Amino acid sequence: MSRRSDMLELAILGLLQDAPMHGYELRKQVHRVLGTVRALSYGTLYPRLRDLVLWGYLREVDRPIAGRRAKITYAVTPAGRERLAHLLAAAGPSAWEDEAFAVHFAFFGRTDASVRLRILEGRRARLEERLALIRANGPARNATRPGDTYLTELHRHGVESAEADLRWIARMIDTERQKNDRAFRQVGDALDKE
Amino acid sequence: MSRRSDMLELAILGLLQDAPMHGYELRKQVHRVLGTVRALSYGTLYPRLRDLVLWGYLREVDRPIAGRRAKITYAVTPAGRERLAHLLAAAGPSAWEDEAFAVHFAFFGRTDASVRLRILEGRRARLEERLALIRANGPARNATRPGDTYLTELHRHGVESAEADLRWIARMIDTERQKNDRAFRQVGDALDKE
DNA sequence: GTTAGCATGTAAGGAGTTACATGATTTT
DNA sequence: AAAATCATGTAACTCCTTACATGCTAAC
Repeated sequence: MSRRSDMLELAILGLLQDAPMHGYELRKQVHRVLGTVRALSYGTLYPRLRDLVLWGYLREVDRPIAGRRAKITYAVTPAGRERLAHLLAAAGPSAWEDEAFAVHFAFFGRTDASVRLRILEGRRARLEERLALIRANGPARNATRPGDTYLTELHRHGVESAEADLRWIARMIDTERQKNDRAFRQVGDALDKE
Repeated sequence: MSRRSDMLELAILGLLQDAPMHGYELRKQVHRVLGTVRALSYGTLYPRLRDLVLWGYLREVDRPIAGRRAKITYAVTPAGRERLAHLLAAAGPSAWEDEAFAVHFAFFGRTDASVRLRILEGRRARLEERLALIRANGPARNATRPGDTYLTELHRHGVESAEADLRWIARMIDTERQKNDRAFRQVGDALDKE
Protein backbone atom coordinates (compact mmCIF):
# COMPACT_ATOMS: atom_id res chain seq x y z
CA MET A 1 0.00 0.00 0.00
CA SER A 2 2.68 2.50 0.82
CA ARG A 3 5.87 1.97 -1.08
CA ARG A 4 8.90 4.07 -0.31
CA SER A 5 7.80 6.42 -3.00
CA ASP A 6 4.50 7.20 -1.32
CA MET A 7 6.63 8.80 1.33
CA LEU A 8 7.91 11.36 -1.12
CA GLU A 9 4.35 11.99 -2.25
CA LEU A 10 3.26 12.43 1.36
CA ALA A 11 6.09 14.81 2.07
CA ILE A 12 5.34 16.89 -1.02
CA LEU A 13 1.60 17.10 -0.45
CA GLY A 14 2.07 17.76 3.25
CA LEU A 15 4.49 20.61 2.75
CA LEU A 16 2.58 22.16 -0.13
CA GLN A 17 -0.60 22.07 1.90
CA ASP A 18 1.07 24.42 4.37
CA ALA A 19 2.13 26.78 1.64
CA PRO A 20 2.39 26.65 -2.15
CA MET A 21 5.97 26.65 -3.33
CA HIS A 22 8.10 25.97 -6.34
CA GLY A 23 10.28 22.90 -6.60
CA TYR A 24 13.54 24.45 -5.56
CA GLU A 25 12.10 25.82 -2.36
CA LEU A 26 10.19 22.61 -1.73
CA ARG A 27 13.39 20.63 -1.81
CA LYS A 28 14.89 22.83 0.85
CA GLN A 29 11.82 22.39 3.00
CA VAL A 30 12.02 18.63 2.67
CA HIS A 31 15.59 18.86 3.86
CA ARG A 32 14.59 21.10 6.72
CA VAL A 33 11.86 18.80 7.95
CA LEU A 34 13.33 15.46 6.99
CA GLY A 35 16.99 16.36 6.75
CA THR A 36 17.78 13.71 9.32
CA VAL A 37 16.38 11.09 7.03
CA ARG A 38 17.61 11.51 3.50
CA ALA A 39 18.55 13.81 0.66
CA LEU A 40 16.33 14.52 -2.29
CA SER A 41 17.72 15.22 -5.74
CA TYR A 42 16.07 17.25 -8.47
CA GLY A 43 16.13 14.25 -10.69
CA THR A 44 13.71 12.68 -8.25
CA LEU A 45 11.67 15.72 -7.32
CA TYR A 46 10.78 17.34 -10.61
CA PRO A 47 9.49 14.26 -12.41
CA ARG A 48 7.44 13.45 -9.34
CA LEU A 49 5.92 16.94 -9.29
CA ARG A 50 5.02 16.49 -12.94
CA ASP A 51 3.31 13.20 -12.09
CA LEU A 52 1.37 14.70 -9.21
CA VAL A 53 0.04 17.40 -11.51
CA LEU A 54 -0.86 14.73 -14.05
CA TRP A 55 -2.77 12.79 -11.42
CA GLY A 56 -4.66 15.89 -10.38
CA TYR A 57 -3.22 16.19 -6.90
CA LEU A 58 -1.30 19.34 -7.64
CA ARG A 59 -1.85 22.28 -9.92
CA GLU A 60 0.64 24.74 -11.26
CA VAL A 61 0.15 28.29 -10.12
CA ASP A 62 2.09 30.42 -12.51
CA ARG A 63 3.35 33.49 -10.85
CA PRO A 64 4.95 35.70 -13.52
CA ILE A 65 6.26 38.50 -11.29
CA ALA A 66 7.49 40.89 -13.92
CA GLY A 67 9.51 39.12 -16.60
CA ARG A 68 10.51 36.39 -14.16
CA ARG A 69 9.27 33.18 -15.68
CA ALA A 70 9.98 29.49 -15.51
CA LYS A 71 9.22 29.62 -11.80
CA ILE A 72 6.39 27.22 -11.27
CA THR A 73 4.55 27.36 -7.99
CA TYR A 74 2.65 24.24 -7.03
CA ALA A 75 -0.51 24.09 -4.94
CA VAL A 76 -2.55 21.18 -3.63
CA THR A 77 -5.90 20.60 -5.35
CA PRO A 78 -9.02 19.30 -3.58
CA ALA A 79 -8.18 15.84 -4.91
CA GLY A 80 -4.71 16.29 -3.52
CA ARG A 81 -6.12 17.19 -0.12
CA GLU A 82 -8.13 13.98 -0.18
CA ARG A 83 -5.07 12.04 -1.19
CA LEU A 84 -3.09 13.61 1.62
CA ALA A 85 -5.77 12.71 4.15
CA HIS A 86 -5.75 9.18 2.82
CA LEU A 87 -1.97 8.88 3.08
CA LEU A 88 -2.00 10.31 6.58
CA ALA A 89 -4.71 7.89 7.71
CA ALA A 90 -3.04 4.86 6.16
CA ALA A 91 -0.98 3.35 8.96
CA GLY A 92 0.07 0.03 7.50
CA PRO A 93 3.11 -2.05 8.41
CA SER A 94 5.29 -0.16 5.97
CA ALA A 95 4.67 2.95 8.04
CA TRP A 96 6.88 1.54 10.80
CA GLU A 97 9.98 1.46 8.63
CA ASP A 98 12.66 4.04 9.27
CA GLU A 99 11.94 6.60 6.59
CA ALA A 100 8.22 6.08 6.36
CA PHE A 101 7.95 6.47 10.09
CA ALA A 102 9.91 9.71 10.11
CA VAL A 103 7.72 11.18 7.39
CA HIS A 104 4.54 10.12 9.12
CA PHE A 105 5.79 11.46 12.41
CA ALA A 106 6.70 14.77 10.85
CA PHE A 107 3.04 15.24 9.95
CA PHE A 108 1.61 14.04 13.25
CA GLY A 109 0.38 17.57 13.83
CA ARG A 110 -2.45 16.85 11.46
CA THR A 111 -2.88 13.14 12.05
CA ASP A 112 -5.71 11.65 14.13
CA ALA A 113 -4.77 10.67 17.66
CA SER A 114 -5.77 7.04 17.08
CA VAL A 115 -3.62 6.83 13.96
CA ARG A 116 -0.71 8.45 15.78
CA LEU A 117 -0.85 5.86 18.50
CA ARG A 118 -1.13 3.01 16.04
CA ILE A 119 1.94 4.18 14.16
CA LEU A 120 3.91 4.72 17.35
CA GLU A 121 3.02 1.27 18.65
CA GLY A 122 3.86 -0.28 15.31
CA ARG A 123 7.17 1.52 15.30
CA ARG A 124 7.94 0.33 18.80
CA ALA A 125 7.19 -3.27 17.84
CA ARG A 126 9.42 -2.89 14.79
CA LEU A 127 12.30 -1.53 16.84
CA GLU A 128 11.93 -4.23 19.48
CA GLU A 129 12.00 -6.84 16.76
CA ARG A 130 15.16 -5.34 15.35
CA LEU A 131 16.82 -5.15 18.74
CA ALA A 132 16.01 -8.79 19.40
CA LEU A 133 17.48 -9.73 16.06
CA ILE A 134 20.68 -7.79 16.65
CA ARG A 135 21.03 -9.39 20.07
CA ALA A 136 20.39 -12.86 18.67
CA ASN A 137 22.96 -12.35 15.94
CA GLY A 138 25.47 -11.04 18.44
CA PRO A 139 29.13 -11.71 17.75
CA ALA A 140 29.40 -13.77 20.91
CA ARG A 141 30.30 -17.12 19.41
CA ASN A 142 32.67 -15.54 16.98
CA ALA A 143 34.48 -18.74 16.21
CA THR A 144 36.38 -17.58 13.15
CA ARG A 145 37.97 -14.43 14.55
CA PRO A 146 37.79 -14.64 18.31
CA GLY A 147 38.01 -11.39 20.17
CA ASP A 148 37.57 -9.07 17.23
CA THR A 149 37.08 -5.94 19.31
CA TYR A 150 35.80 -3.99 16.34
CA LEU A 151 32.97 -6.37 15.58
CA THR A 152 32.04 -6.41 19.22
CA GLU A 153 32.03 -2.62 19.35
CA LEU A 154 29.97 -2.36 16.19
CA HIS A 155 27.48 -4.75 17.68
CA ARG A 156 27.31 -2.88 20.95
CA HIS A 157 26.83 0.40 19.19
CA GLY A 158 23.97 -1.14 17.21
CA VAL A 159 22.33 -2.33 20.40
CA GLU A 160 22.76 1.03 22.08
CA SER A 161 21.32 2.96 19.14
CA ALA A 162 18.32 0.68 18.99
CA GLU A 163 17.79 1.03 22.72
CA ALA A 164 18.01 4.80 22.53
CA ASP A 165 15.43 4.81 19.73
CA LEU A 166 13.19 2.60 21.82
CA ARG A 167 13.43 4.90 24.81
CA TRP A 168 12.48 7.82 22.61
CA ILE A 169 9.50 5.98 21.16
CA ALA A 170 8.37 4.94 24.62
CA ARG A 171 8.48 8.55 25.68
CA MET A 172 6.45 9.62 22.66
CA ILE A 173 3.85 6.97 23.42
CA ASP A 174 3.61 8.10 27.03
CA THR A 175 3.06 11.66 25.94
CA GLU A 176 0.33 10.55 23.57
CA ARG A 177 -1.42 8.59 26.27
CA GLN A 178 -1.33 11.53 28.63
CA LYS A 179 -2.85 13.68 25.93
CA ASN A 180 -5.61 11.12 25.46
CA ASP A 181 -6.23 11.01 29.20
CA ARG A 182 -6.56 14.76 29.34
CA ALA A 183 -8.94 14.69 26.41
CA PHE A 184 -11.08 12.05 28.12
CA ARG A 185 -11.08 14.01 31.34
CA GLN A 186 -12.29 17.09 29.50
CA VAL A 187 -15.08 15.09 27.89
CA GLY A 188 -15.92 13.75 31.34
CA ASP A 189 -15.99 17.24 32.82
CA ALA A 190 -18.26 18.40 30.05
CA LEU A 191 -20.63 15.50 30.70
CA ASP A 192 -20.62 16.24 34.43
CA LYS A 193 -21.80 19.76 33.78
CA GLU A 194 -24.82 18.60 31.78
CA MET B 1 35.94 5.02 -6.30
CA SER B 2 33.74 3.12 -3.95
CA ARG B 3 30.14 3.10 -4.98
CA ARG B 4 27.56 1.64 -2.64
CA SER B 5 27.98 -1.59 -4.49
CA ASP B 6 31.65 -1.91 -3.65
CA MET B 7 30.49 -2.29 -0.09
CA LEU B 8 28.69 -5.49 -0.95
CA GLU B 9 31.79 -6.70 -2.72
CA LEU B 10 33.92 -5.87 0.29
CA ALA B 11 31.52 -7.64 2.62
CA ILE B 12 31.46 -10.74 0.43
CA LEU B 13 35.20 -10.96 -0.05
CA GLY B 14 35.87 -10.19 3.59
CA LEU B 15 33.57 -12.87 4.89
CA LEU B 16 34.65 -15.48 2.36
CA GLN B 17 38.28 -14.84 3.22
CA ASP B 18 37.52 -16.03 6.73
CA ALA B 19 35.83 -19.16 5.50
CA PRO B 20 34.48 -20.41 2.18
CA MET B 21 30.71 -20.60 2.19
CA HIS B 22 27.78 -20.94 -0.13
CA GLY B 23 25.44 -18.07 -0.87
CA TYR B 24 22.73 -18.91 1.56
CA GLU B 25 25.10 -19.10 4.49
CA LEU B 26 26.93 -16.01 3.32
CA ARG B 27 23.74 -14.00 3.44
CA LYS B 28 23.20 -14.99 7.04
CA GLN B 29 26.74 -13.98 7.89
CA VAL B 30 26.25 -10.61 6.27
CA HIS B 31 23.20 -10.18 8.44
CA ARG B 32 25.11 -11.26 11.50
CA VAL B 33 27.94 -8.84 10.96
CA LEU B 34 26.07 -6.01 9.30
CA GLY B 35 22.55 -6.74 10.49
CA THR B 36 22.40 -3.29 11.99
CA VAL B 37 22.93 -1.77 8.62
CA ARG B 38 20.79 -3.35 5.98
CA ALA B 39 19.18 -6.48 4.59
CA LEU B 40 20.49 -8.36 1.60
CA SER B 41 18.19 -10.19 -0.77
CA TYR B 42 19.08 -13.19 -2.91
CA GLY B 43 18.21 -11.19 -5.97
CA THR B 44 21.15 -8.98 -5.08
CA LEU B 45 23.52 -11.58 -3.74
CA TYR B 46 23.51 -14.36 -6.32
CA PRO B 47 24.03 -12.22 -9.42
CA ARG B 48 26.86 -10.50 -7.60
CA LEU B 49 28.50 -13.80 -6.70
CA ARG B 50 28.27 -14.77 -10.33
CA ASP B 51 29.98 -11.52 -11.30
CA LEU B 52 32.74 -11.96 -8.76
CA VAL B 53 33.48 -15.40 -10.19
CA LEU B 54 33.45 -13.90 -13.66
CA TRP B 55 35.93 -11.25 -12.60
CA GLY B 56 38.20 -13.86 -11.10
CA TYR B 57 37.87 -12.76 -7.49
CA LEU B 58 35.98 -15.87 -6.43
CA ARG B 59 36.03 -19.47 -7.52
CA GLU B 60 33.37 -22.08 -7.05
CA VAL B 61 34.39 -24.99 -4.88
CA ASP B 62 31.91 -27.72 -5.62
CA ARG B 63 31.40 -29.89 -2.65
CA PRO B 64 29.17 -32.81 -3.67
CA ILE B 65 28.77 -34.50 -0.28
CA ALA B 66 26.93 -37.64 -1.34
CA GLY B 67 24.13 -36.81 -3.75
CA ARG B 68 23.78 -33.30 -2.35
CA ARG B 69 24.24 -30.98 -5.28
CA ALA B 70 23.44 -27.48 -6.33
CA LYS B 71 25.27 -26.28 -3.25
CA ILE B 72 28.01 -24.02 -4.51
CA THR B 73 30.73 -23.06 -2.09
CA TYR B 74 32.67 -19.94 -2.93
CA ALA B 75 36.28 -19.23 -2.05
CA VAL B 76 38.46 -16.17 -2.57
CA THR B 77 41.13 -16.46 -5.28
CA PRO B 78 44.56 -14.78 -5.10
CA ALA B 79 43.19 -12.01 -7.31
CA GLY B 80 40.28 -11.73 -4.90
CA ARG B 81 42.66 -11.39 -1.98
CA GLU B 82 44.40 -8.56 -3.79
CA ARG B 83 41.09 -6.93 -4.52
CA LEU B 84 40.09 -7.24 -0.88
CA ALA B 85 43.34 -5.65 0.25
CA HIS B 86 42.75 -2.83 -2.21
CA LEU B 87 39.19 -2.25 -1.00
CA LEU B 88 40.32 -2.27 2.61
CA ALA B 89 43.10 0.22 1.95
CA ALA B 90 40.89 2.58 -0.04
CA ALA B 91 39.65 5.11 2.47
CA GLY B 92 38.07 7.73 0.25
CA PRO B 93 35.28 10.17 1.15
CA SER B 94 32.60 7.65 0.31
CA ALA B 95 33.97 5.47 3.12
CA TRP B 96 32.55 7.90 5.65
CA GLU B 97 28.96 7.38 4.59
CA ASP B 98 26.74 5.38 6.90
CA GLU B 99 26.80 1.99 5.26
CA ALA B 100 30.25 2.14 3.80
CA PHE B 101 31.61 3.16 7.17
CA ALA B 102 29.93 0.26 8.94
CA VAL B 103 31.32 -2.23 6.45
CA HIS B 104 34.81 -0.79 6.67
CA PHE B 105 34.63 -0.75 10.45
CA ALA B 106 33.48 -4.34 10.54
CA PHE B 107 36.74 -5.32 8.86
CA PHE B 108 38.99 -3.07 10.94
CA GLY B 109 40.52 -6.23 12.39
CA ARG B 110 42.53 -6.58 9.21
CA THR B 111 42.89 -2.94 8.25
CA ASP B 112 46.09 -0.95 8.73
CA ALA B 113 46.17 1.30 11.75
CA SER B 114 46.74 4.41 9.63
CA VAL B 115 43.80 3.58 7.40
CA ARG B 116 41.63 2.90 10.43
CA LEU B 117 42.41 6.31 11.85
CA ARG B 118 41.81 8.02 8.55
CA ILE B 119 38.41 6.43 8.20
CA LEU B 120 37.45 7.20 11.78
CA GLU B 121 38.48 10.84 11.40
CA GLY B 122 36.63 11.09 8.12
CA ARG B 123 33.57 9.62 9.71
CA ARG B 124 33.75 12.05 12.58
CA ALA B 125 34.00 15.00 10.22
CA ARG B 126 31.04 13.65 8.27
CA LEU B 127 28.93 13.31 11.42
CA GLU B 128 29.89 16.75 12.65
CA GLU B 129 28.91 18.19 9.30
CA ARG B 130 25.56 16.43 9.50
CA LEU B 131 24.93 17.59 13.04
CA ALA B 132 25.69 21.19 12.06
CA LEU B 133 23.28 20.89 9.16
CA ILE B 134 20.51 19.48 11.31
CA ARG B 135 21.03 22.24 13.86
CA ALA B 136 21.05 24.91 11.16
CA ASN B 137 17.84 23.57 9.65
CA GLY B 138 16.25 23.39 13.06
CA PRO B 139 12.50 24.00 13.26
CA ALA B 140 13.10 27.09 15.37
CA ARG B 141 11.64 29.69 13.05
CA ASN B 142 8.73 27.45 12.18
CA ALA B 143 6.58 30.25 10.89
CA THR B 144 3.91 28.18 9.17
CA ARG B 145 2.99 25.85 12.00
CA PRO B 146 4.22 27.42 15.18
CA GLY B 147 4.75 25.09 18.09
CA ASP B 148 4.44 21.83 16.21
CA THR B 149 5.67 19.67 19.04
CA TYR B 150 6.16 16.70 16.78
CA LEU B 151 8.52 18.47 14.42
CA THR B 152 10.45 19.79 17.38
CA GLU B 153 10.71 16.34 18.87
CA LEU B 154 11.80 14.80 15.57
CA HIS B 155 14.45 17.43 15.30
CA ARG B 156 15.66 16.89 18.85
CA HIS B 157 15.81 13.18 18.35
CA GLY B 158 17.87 13.72 15.22
CA VAL B 159 20.31 15.90 17.12
CA GLU B 160 20.56 13.44 19.98
CA SER B 161 21.20 10.49 17.68
CA ALA B 162 23.90 12.38 15.85
CA GLU B 163 25.49 13.40 19.13
CA ALA B 164 25.46 9.83 20.41
CA ASP B 165 27.12 8.66 17.21
CA LEU B 166 29.73 11.36 17.60
CA ARG B 167 30.49 10.34 21.16
CA TRP B 168 30.92 6.77 20.01
CA ILE B 169 33.27 7.77 17.21
CA ALA B 170 35.28 9.95 19.56
CA ARG B 171 35.67 6.98 21.88
CA MET B 172 36.81 4.76 19.02
CA ILE B 173 39.37 7.35 17.96
CA ASP B 174 40.69 7.62 21.52
CA THR B 175 41.10 3.88 21.69
CA GLU B 176 42.97 3.89 18.40
CA ARG B 177 45.32 6.61 19.59
CA GLN B 178 46.06 4.75 22.79
CA LYS B 179 46.85 1.67 20.76
CA ASN B 180 49.23 3.72 18.63
CA ASP B 181 50.87 5.16 21.73
CA ARG B 182 51.41 1.70 23.14
CA ALA B 183 52.88 0.57 19.86
CA PHE B 184 55.28 3.52 19.80
CA ARG B 185 56.27 2.91 23.39
CA GLN B 186 57.09 -0.68 22.56
CA VAL B 187 59.20 0.44 19.65
CA GLY B 188 60.85 2.94 21.99
CA ASP B 189 61.55 0.27 24.57
CA ALA B 190 63.05 -1.94 21.93
CA LEU B 191 65.32 0.88 20.79
CA ASP B 192 66.36 1.60 24.39
CA LYS B 193 67.55 -1.94 24.81
CA GLU B 194 69.81 -1.77 21.82
C1' DG C 1 31.56 41.30 -15.13
C1' DT C 2 31.80 37.27 -12.91
C1' DT C 3 30.85 34.24 -9.26
C1' DA C 4 27.33 32.19 -6.49
C1' DG C 5 22.96 30.81 -5.88
C1' DC C 6 18.25 30.39 -7.86
C1' DA C 7 15.47 27.56 -10.87
C1' DT C 8 13.93 23.77 -13.99
C1' DG C 9 14.44 19.99 -16.27
C1' DT C 10 16.11 15.29 -19.11
C1' DA C 11 18.50 10.94 -20.24
C1' DA C 12 21.04 7.12 -19.07
C1' DG C 13 22.20 4.00 -16.07
C1' DG C 14 23.05 1.70 -11.44
C1' DA C 15 21.41 -0.80 -7.66
C1' DG C 16 18.37 -3.40 -5.52
C1' DT C 17 13.61 -5.28 -4.45
C1' DT C 18 9.77 -8.29 -5.35
C1' DA C 19 7.76 -12.03 -7.06
C1' DC C 20 8.29 -16.04 -9.11
C1' DA C 21 10.16 -20.75 -10.02
C1' DT C 22 12.26 -24.91 -8.44
C1' DG C 23 13.82 -28.49 -5.75
C1' DA C 24 16.53 -30.76 -1.74
C1' DT C 25 16.86 -31.75 3.16
C1' DT C 26 15.55 -31.75 7.88
C1' DT C 27 12.37 -31.66 11.49
C1' DT C 28 8.01 -32.61 13.58
C1' DA D 1 3.55 -36.96 5.26
C1' DA D 2 3.60 -32.17 6.08
C1' DA D 3 5.95 -28.12 7.29
C1' DA D 4 9.95 -25.66 7.74
C1' DT D 5 14.10 -24.32 6.22
C1' DC D 6 17.90 -24.90 3.19
C1' DA D 7 19.42 -23.56 -1.38
C1' DT D 8 19.77 -21.28 -5.98
C1' DG D 9 18.39 -18.61 -9.25
C1' DT D 10 15.70 -15.19 -12.92
C1' DA D 11 12.85 -11.38 -14.80
C1' DA D 12 10.42 -7.43 -14.35
C1' DC D 13 10.15 -3.45 -12.26
C1' DT D 14 10.91 0.65 -9.16
C1' DC D 15 13.37 4.02 -7.49
C1' DC D 16 16.84 6.99 -7.40
C1' DT D 17 21.38 9.11 -8.66
C1' DT D 18 24.48 11.25 -11.79
C1' DA D 19 25.59 13.98 -15.26
C1' DC D 20 24.23 17.00 -18.35
C1' DA D 21 21.84 21.14 -20.30
C1' DT D 22 19.98 25.69 -19.73
C1' DG D 23 19.15 30.20 -18.23
C1' DC D 24 17.99 33.82 -14.73
C1' DT D 25 19.17 36.90 -10.75
C1' DA D 26 21.72 38.85 -6.96
C1' DA D 27 25.84 40.11 -4.86
C1' DC D 28 30.59 41.42 -4.87
